[in-house]
Amino acid sequence: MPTGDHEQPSVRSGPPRPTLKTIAEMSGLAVATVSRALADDPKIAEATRKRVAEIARLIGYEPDRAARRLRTGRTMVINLILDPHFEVLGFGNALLVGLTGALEGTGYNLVVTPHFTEEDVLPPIRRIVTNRQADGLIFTRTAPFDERVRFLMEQGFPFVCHGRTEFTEPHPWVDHDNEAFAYAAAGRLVAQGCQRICALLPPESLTFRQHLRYGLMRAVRETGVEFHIPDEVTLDSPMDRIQAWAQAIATTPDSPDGFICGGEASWLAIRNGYRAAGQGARFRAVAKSISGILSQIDAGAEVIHEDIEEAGRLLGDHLLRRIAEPHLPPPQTLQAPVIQFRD
Amino acid sequence: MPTGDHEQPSVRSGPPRPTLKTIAEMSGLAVATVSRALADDPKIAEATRKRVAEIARLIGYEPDRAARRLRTGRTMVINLILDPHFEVLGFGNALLVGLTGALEGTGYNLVVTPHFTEEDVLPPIRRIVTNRQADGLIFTRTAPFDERVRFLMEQGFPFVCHGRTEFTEPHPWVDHDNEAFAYAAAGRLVAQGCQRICALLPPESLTFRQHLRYGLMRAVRETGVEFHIPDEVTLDSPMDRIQAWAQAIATTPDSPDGFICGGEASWLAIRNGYRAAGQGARFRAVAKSISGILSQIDAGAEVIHEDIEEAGRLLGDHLLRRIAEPHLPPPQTLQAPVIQFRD
DNA sequence: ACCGAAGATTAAAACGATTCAAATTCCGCG
DNA sequence: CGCGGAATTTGAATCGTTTTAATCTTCGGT
Repeated sequence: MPTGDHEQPSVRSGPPRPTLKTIAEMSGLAVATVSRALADDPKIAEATRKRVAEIARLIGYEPDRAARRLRTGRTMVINLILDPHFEVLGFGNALLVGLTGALEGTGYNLVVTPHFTEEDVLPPIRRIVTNRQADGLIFTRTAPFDERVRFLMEQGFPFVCHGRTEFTEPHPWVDHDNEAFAYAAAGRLVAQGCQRICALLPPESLTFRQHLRYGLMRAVRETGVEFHIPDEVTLDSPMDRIQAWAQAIATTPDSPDGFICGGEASWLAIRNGYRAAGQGARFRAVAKSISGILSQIDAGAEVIHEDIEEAGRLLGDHLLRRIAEPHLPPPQTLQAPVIQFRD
Repeated sequence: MPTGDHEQPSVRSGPPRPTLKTIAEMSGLAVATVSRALADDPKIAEATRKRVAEIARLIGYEPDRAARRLRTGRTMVINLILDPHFEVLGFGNALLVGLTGALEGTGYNLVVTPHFTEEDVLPPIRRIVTNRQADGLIFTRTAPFDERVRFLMEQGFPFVCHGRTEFTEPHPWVDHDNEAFAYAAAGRLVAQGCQRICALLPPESLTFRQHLRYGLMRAVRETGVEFHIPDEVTLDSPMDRIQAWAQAIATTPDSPDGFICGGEASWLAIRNGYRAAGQGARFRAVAKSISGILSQIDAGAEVIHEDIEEAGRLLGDHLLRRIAEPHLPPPQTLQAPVIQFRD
């Protein structure tokens, strides 16, 4: 009991955080005035605004988010819902980078809610909306009649999704032009002499399966090439299942001689399957590239790039615009594939 | 102007969110009583507590986070700072999965703050601490005398970092036993007949560079094998630079015949460099595996696995414990490498 | 019947910001 | 000299919760 330093209820103490009251006392103004001055309210004299701003800067004042939120109902939070399981390699990261860029300097915070699609997709969103946990929502893996979109439109809650729906009512989205991707991929394979093209697509539950299919079908119509769409496996299947399937199919009489891979993992799995079947040399494919790793794995890999970082930026921009001006028509952007064939 | 439904200032309306007041009115109790009842305060009669809980459940009451936070100062937020640029493939995702698991059902929310290490690492942390944006902090890429650690210890702010420091004062951390990793990797290479081992390490600024080096040196002492640690490239170098370096080194007289790769990307880059130099057959390496992709790329790849998902879980657990019981000695965990050599 | 002590409930004051309505100051002009 | 109104500033209420310090009941004991 020498130096009685037992007076620390919470460890962290230090000087108390400056509040409006602090500034009010320092400047001799009322709290209300300070508040308006910082908001650059023209009803406050120019000189006062300057003085207040100066003091605020000096003592490093930052408004308390909780207080502001309680009063105004605005959270200054954008919520991104991500599925760390299903998202392809690097997808989440790239999206984060883009989004961060878009939100930079806007005062908006990014909250990432991981959610595993195996579980119901609606509850976490319902929680965020009814509990006012965020001012806007971003999610991926959109379905043709996505219940999240329906719910959020009903609630009038700002959101942007990655991927389109088939609802008639327009809503904000950012999507990759998967129709163009599949068309270009198929065209490339045909040009290389492929006779029978196999496309590995996402499950029925995702809208972009149809887009890919349309693109493929357009190429099929124009070139008359044979095609196949397996229903044993999808882009969401675990890699070992895809590989096993590919291995099995590789030696059948009508085995495909060209693949359209909707993702990098599936390219790898199919390649491995063909190799395991001793048909490695016959493996030919065009894949959608996200992280760019395929070209590292196999310098000869043919890929079409989807710019996810840009998608993140667009999602952020669209959402901010949506929050600021809800009455405007919903912003929608279709991203063109970046074709990177070696010629 | 038939049905005058022009009374919707904000688009979103619906029934007002239930608050303590709602329950108070329904039950005829005072707000204070309801608050205590929900907190299971023994000063409130058992019967009352039951009744209040029932009503709350019925109307789906959820306490307002902002209000609670304003009053108590607790944010119920854990902040994870991630660098989406430098983090190796799948690292961020795996960490998220683990962390989410640890936080599940605790009432804590996870906020991910992306931060690019090119910029100063301290400001975002300072903001979070002084602005009380979170109750606890998790970050990665720890330095020997990490300024973030120093700052957070000074402030008495709860945190756990991924990686250790060289400070004498103990603090919470979770780390992979990189010494053991490097030792095992070197041993494996020597057993396979390698004469000159090259280890690609992280930059000086990261603590685990030393750990890896120690492991390597221990193996060197025990076996007498030659070794080399390049200083032109590190694990953080862009892949093409690593590849160019590897290509150059591949044909020198004393070129290494075995590599220890601290990450998956570097394995790939060095492999490509050797291939480009026409020395593909001479490439032999043991790599640290995170996502497990290397075994997919090359079935023969030798890897030692680091379980990042588990690391995320541990980080979460440790942080929660740290927040709840700051007086206990700081929780620290060293994760053992998972050796997966084919025998 | 009254005292006092539990036992149960509640009024009221925070937390820090915004905002409506009201008050104050300042001018120019009749 | 005083009045009207514009220009500024401010008091007070509010958001939903927690918590301190009462207040109100009840009841056993004498």
